Amino acid sequence: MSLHLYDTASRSMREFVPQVSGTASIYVCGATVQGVPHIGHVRSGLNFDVLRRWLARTYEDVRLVRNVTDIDDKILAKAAEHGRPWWEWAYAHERAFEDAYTSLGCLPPSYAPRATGHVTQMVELMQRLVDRGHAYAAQGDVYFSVTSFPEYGALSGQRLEEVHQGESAAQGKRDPRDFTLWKAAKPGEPSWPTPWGAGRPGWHLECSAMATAYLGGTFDIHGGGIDLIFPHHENEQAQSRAAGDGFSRYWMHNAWVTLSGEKMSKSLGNTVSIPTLLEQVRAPELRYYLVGPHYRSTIEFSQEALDESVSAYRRIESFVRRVVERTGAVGDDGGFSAQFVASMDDDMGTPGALAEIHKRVREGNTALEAGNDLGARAAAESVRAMTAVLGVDPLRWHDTSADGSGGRQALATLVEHVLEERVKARKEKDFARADALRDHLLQAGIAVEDTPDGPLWTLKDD
RNA sequence: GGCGGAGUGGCCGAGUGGCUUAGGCAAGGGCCUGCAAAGCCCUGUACACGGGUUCGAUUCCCGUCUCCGCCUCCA
Repeated sequence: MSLHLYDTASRSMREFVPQVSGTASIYVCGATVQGVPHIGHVRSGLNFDVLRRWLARTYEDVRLVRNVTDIDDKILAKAAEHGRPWWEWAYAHERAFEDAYTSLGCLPPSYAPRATGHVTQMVELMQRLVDRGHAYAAQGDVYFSVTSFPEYGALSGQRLEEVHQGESAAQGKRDPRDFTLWKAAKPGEPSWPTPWGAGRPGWHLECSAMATAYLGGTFDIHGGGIDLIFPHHENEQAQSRAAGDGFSRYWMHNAWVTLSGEKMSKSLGNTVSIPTLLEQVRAPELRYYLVGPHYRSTIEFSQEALDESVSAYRRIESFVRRVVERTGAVGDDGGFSAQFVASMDDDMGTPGALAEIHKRVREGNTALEAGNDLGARAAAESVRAMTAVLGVDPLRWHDTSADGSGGRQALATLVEHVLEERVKARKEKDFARADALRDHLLQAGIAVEDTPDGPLWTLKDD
């Protein structure tokens, strides 16, 4: 079976066939940089990072564009509230999002365009829409005429009669269901010149402009959170298609991270921030937690479930480390098992993929137990390859965190010295001393395990 | 009101018309171990409720209950 993805627009599983063979293009709705990221935001980034990694296995060239919406009502309001320039506010939060993505191991996107840098493309798009009779200007605002586009509502399954844009009633609208492409400048607000007067972008326009600027009029996959289906993505699709572009061929939407049954949101104030969590668990552990459930299933955030992910991830990690300890460096180019591939091809079935990884870990542990080093190495290489697809390859994370700093080296030297003492004590059956040494290390946050190959130490929470 | 999603074993979380007790975590037993940890083997409890279709349904259909999301800024 080849890769099949659930397409929101058709509400069905569709085989993924890229527009251009050998290439896959993805546009992900990134952040409106008005506040700090929480784990819900990051889940979206993570899900599409995994998709991208999986696509990269098949397609030579995978392009992922993740936008930054750095101008909108909320940004202006929040910045004003804090007495800061809007651009400083936006940029500070853009960096916070970048840091969150990076710290959780998201590969950098091919490009991360900012809305404010693409006004030219927006004006051009609006001009096309006006020329074709799908948009009109009124008192400096520019609106999209929903009734001019028969397909409107197709993506989200909304009926035109039932639609409310939720935008404040604007006097210039010919129809209350029309949505705003461009907002006339208000005193004290940033603005850019256009043929219809100075102003700033409405919410939806920037994504259409940027997606087509970098991925072309028609591209493969458009992703984002499930809440964006309406109105955001509906409107993006409407304005792009009405302008004559094919726009996205597949639509993918990830589900929420909820807290106490409610979605996490800034307005509810029930968010869990990334830096806070990373004080408690390591990055790959958090990533494992967020990437493990299927992307279309809601994650009800809980401490217990997070702790379980930590244990599960460490099981994989300690297996790989044991193999390295016993047999030397392990590559990451082992094969994927057929079941792993089948799971991933089935709409990114990460749960099935993880089950397969654990199966290989168990086989590898068994081989280790039996002294079958070759078998253990093969399993470890395969585990590395498969975990890498999910972005949780233990050695990759280990390497980056260990980064060969002098402090790390010094620590290793000291710990190994103590371990030698302990080995000596154990040989002499002086178990009291051996245990005391182990306890001492544990107090310093260093766990020691005895294996047939000698003691193995781990720095906890590094 | 319109549109959509979900209710699975102690917990998290997949999945399927029977043949498949996913996987993880936790629990119990065993092996290993000076001890501990890790690992390996074995074990248990399940598909919200009520109907229907079927030789057979957790999986399909209908209804009920409960929960959640979008339609307002939102990943």
